[in-house]
Amino acid sequence: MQRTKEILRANDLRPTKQRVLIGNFLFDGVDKHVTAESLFKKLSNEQSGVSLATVYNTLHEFCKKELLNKITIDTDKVYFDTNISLHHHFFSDKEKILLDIKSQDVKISSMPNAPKGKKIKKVELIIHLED
Amino acid sequence: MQRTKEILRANDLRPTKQRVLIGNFLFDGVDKHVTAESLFKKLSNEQSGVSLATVYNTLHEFCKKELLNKITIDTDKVYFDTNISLHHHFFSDKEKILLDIKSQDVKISSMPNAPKGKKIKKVELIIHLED
DNA sequence: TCTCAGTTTAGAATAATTCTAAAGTATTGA
DNA sequence: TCAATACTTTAGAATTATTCTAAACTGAGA
Repeated sequence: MQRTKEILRANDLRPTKQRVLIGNFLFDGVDKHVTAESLFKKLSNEQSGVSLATVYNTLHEFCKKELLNKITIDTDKVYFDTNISLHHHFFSDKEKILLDIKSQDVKISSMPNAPKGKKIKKVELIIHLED
Repeated sequence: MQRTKEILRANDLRPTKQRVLIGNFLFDGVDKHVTAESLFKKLSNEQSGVSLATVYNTLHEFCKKELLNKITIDTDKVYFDTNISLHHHFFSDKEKILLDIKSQDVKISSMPNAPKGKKIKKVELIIHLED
C-alpha cells in the first residue's frame, strides 16, 4: 500500500518491510484496538515474519508520532487504538474489550485547571462496564 | 486503633494483625495513593513484618470491599486510592504522581448509555499532565 | 555501488504481580 | 476453655508483559 509508505515518510519513519506490513493492517481505515500480543499473533499467522520486539518498537514509534493512541486499563496489557480523534472508551472488565465512544456522546462541561507549571496533555475517560 | 477493627468486621474481614496495621495506615483520615510496593516499603521500614504477598492480598481485599479504589495508568504499577468518593485524577506522566481532582471541579454533562446487557460500573477520568 | 545511521531480531533480563502449599491464627460451638 | 475448622499469612517460585542488548541487516543518499 502506497498510503502507508506516505504516512511513514511524513513522520520520518523509514518505510521498512515490517512497518509497512503493520501500517497496512492498522491504517486500513477501520478503527481497531490491538495489543502487542494480538498484533504479533495476527502477523505470525500470516507468516509475515515480524518479531515481537519489532511489534513493540513499531507500536511505540507510532504512538510517539501520534498515529496511535495508547490506553492502559489493566496492568496486564496495553491497548493501542488506531482512532486518534478525540474520543473516550467503554471497557468491559469481564471480556477485556475496549469500545469507542463517539466524542459527541460525552460532554465534559467543566474541567479543572492544570496544577501550576503543568499543562494538560490528554484527557482520558474510561467507563467500566459490568453485566 | 479500634476504628480499623470495626471497618474490617463490618466488611467480613478478620481483623488480623496485618490487616489492622495496613488499615491503620490507610484509613487514618488522610487521603492517600499507595502502590503495593510503596506500602510494603513503608511497613518494612517500621519493622512491622508484613510480607509482600499479604500487602497484595490485603489491597485486593480492601478493593473488593470498596474500601479502596484501584487506578491503573501505567503498565508498571497499580495505584490504590483511599479516597473512595466520586472523584477524578490528574496524573503526571513524568513524576508518576496521582493527584485527586475534587468532584465539583469536573462536570460531565452528558454520558452515553451502556451497551445493552451491560451496566456502568465506574467512570474514570484521568487528565494526563506534562510540563 | 558504498556507507552508515537507522532497524530488526533472538534471546536474555526485568519487574510487577500471582501462585503454591505449608505453617499460623481467629472464631465458633461445645 | 479448648478443640476443630476455616480463613490468613508467608517465602519463594512461577508467570508474564515488556524492555534491553548487542549483533546482523537494510534503506537511502552520495
